[in-house]
Amino acid sequence: MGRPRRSDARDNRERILAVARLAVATDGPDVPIREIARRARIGVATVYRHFPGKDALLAEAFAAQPVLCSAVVEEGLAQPNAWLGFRLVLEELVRAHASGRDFIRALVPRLPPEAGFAADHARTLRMLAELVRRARRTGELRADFVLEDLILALMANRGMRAGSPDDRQAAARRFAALMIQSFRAGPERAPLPPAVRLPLRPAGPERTRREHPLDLF
Amino acid sequence: MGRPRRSDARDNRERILAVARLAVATDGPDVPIREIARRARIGVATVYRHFPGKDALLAEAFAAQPVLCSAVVEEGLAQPNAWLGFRLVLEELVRAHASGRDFIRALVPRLPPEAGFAADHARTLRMLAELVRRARRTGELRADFVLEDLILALMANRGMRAGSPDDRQAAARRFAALMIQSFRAGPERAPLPPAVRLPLRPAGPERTRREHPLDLF
DNA sequence: AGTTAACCGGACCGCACGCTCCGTTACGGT
DNA sequence: ACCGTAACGGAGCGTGCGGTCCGGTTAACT
Repeated sequence: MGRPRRSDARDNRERILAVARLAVATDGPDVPIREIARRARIGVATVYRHFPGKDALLAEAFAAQPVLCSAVVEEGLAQPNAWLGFRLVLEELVRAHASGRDFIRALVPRLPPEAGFAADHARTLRMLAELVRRARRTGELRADFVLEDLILALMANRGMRAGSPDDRQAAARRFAALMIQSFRAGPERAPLPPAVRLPLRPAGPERTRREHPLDLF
Repeated sequence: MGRPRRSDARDNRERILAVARLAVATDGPDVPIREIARRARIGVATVYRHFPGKDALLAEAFAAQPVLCSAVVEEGLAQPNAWLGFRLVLEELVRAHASGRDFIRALVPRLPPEAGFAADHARTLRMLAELVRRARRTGELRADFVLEDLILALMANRGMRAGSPDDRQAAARRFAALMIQSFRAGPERAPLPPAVRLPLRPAGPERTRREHPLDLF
């Protein structure tokens, strides 16, 4: 599945990837291939000519994500101040996951074990564990913190939904700050990022309620 | 769609509801009706004889949920200590959502607006706002807390996944404690509930990785 | 401009799902 | 024990999905 030689084919390939990213971000990973094709103004067959299947398409569309995550963790580990590194990693991972994270949840389990994907995952996990160990040793990260708590935070972050991508970013930022508050050992209370605005009072009566149940129950 | 008069029919109806609750809790709201029928050892038609459709079935299977949530908030509001009430409400809502919350996310948006469902939701929301106001006034809830942050926590809680329901409950409990830590204004650091165990190191090589991506990326 | 093969798009297939039809079964009152 | 009928179960329908096939189209090279 090498890159196409004709210019229109290359254009199409790029457009498919871009549209796929956007579509998944807005409609979730269950968005039909037909819909992606329609938005890219091409036929379905063209999608399948460029990518073996939906899995492969999404995998390539979001290939930057794992690399980004690994890089974030590495960067945090390189920080001389371990607690600062920990905070940075949490903030950046949450930020990265806030857009285009769902896809891989639905994707990774049925991806071929090769491609060194799993290996990278395990390596990043080990780095994270080391970072946690260091941050805990500084005494700024609470002593009863475990690596699983970080995973917990990332899992929780996935639950976040919001209307616009901007709102989602804002929610993720505030959420990260809140989690850092609870992870911190000391009594410091840091100011929080701006509160998120959610449509608690629907603009149009009943309308918002139906499309955004607010997760109350 | 009144209750059936024959004993076997009543038994079946109960079994369908029980199986549906369990199936949704383990396999998510997308579990096929056929699968529910199979696990209940009955035919598909029997399900549709008792319930008009999938939406109605799930709505009735989880009808206790909204009532429970409302009750929890009322109870919290009745607490003389507003901060304690706030904590209780958060803990209990998270606990309630930990099992059988997804269903309504996928369900509520396409439920008939009648049945006073929306009204109950709005009322509970108002009570929550009042509780937040009181808790903030005591000074134990941080001053920059807003109602949206509570919704945020509930949304985040939905992201939680775990193998067994027990693990999920444990995760929810620890998560709630963490969120309370970040919401608290004072410098107190409370001990946390037990850490959750996640399969960071898979027992069978590669096995866990495929079924539980750990949300790292 | 002409040739060619790479490329395109829409009709099409198989499958899984929600839901229904209809012949069969068995509960419950007499 | 008998019978009427509520209840049952599985075959089958329509739909929407992922993925494929084939006849028309067009970019790129001479």
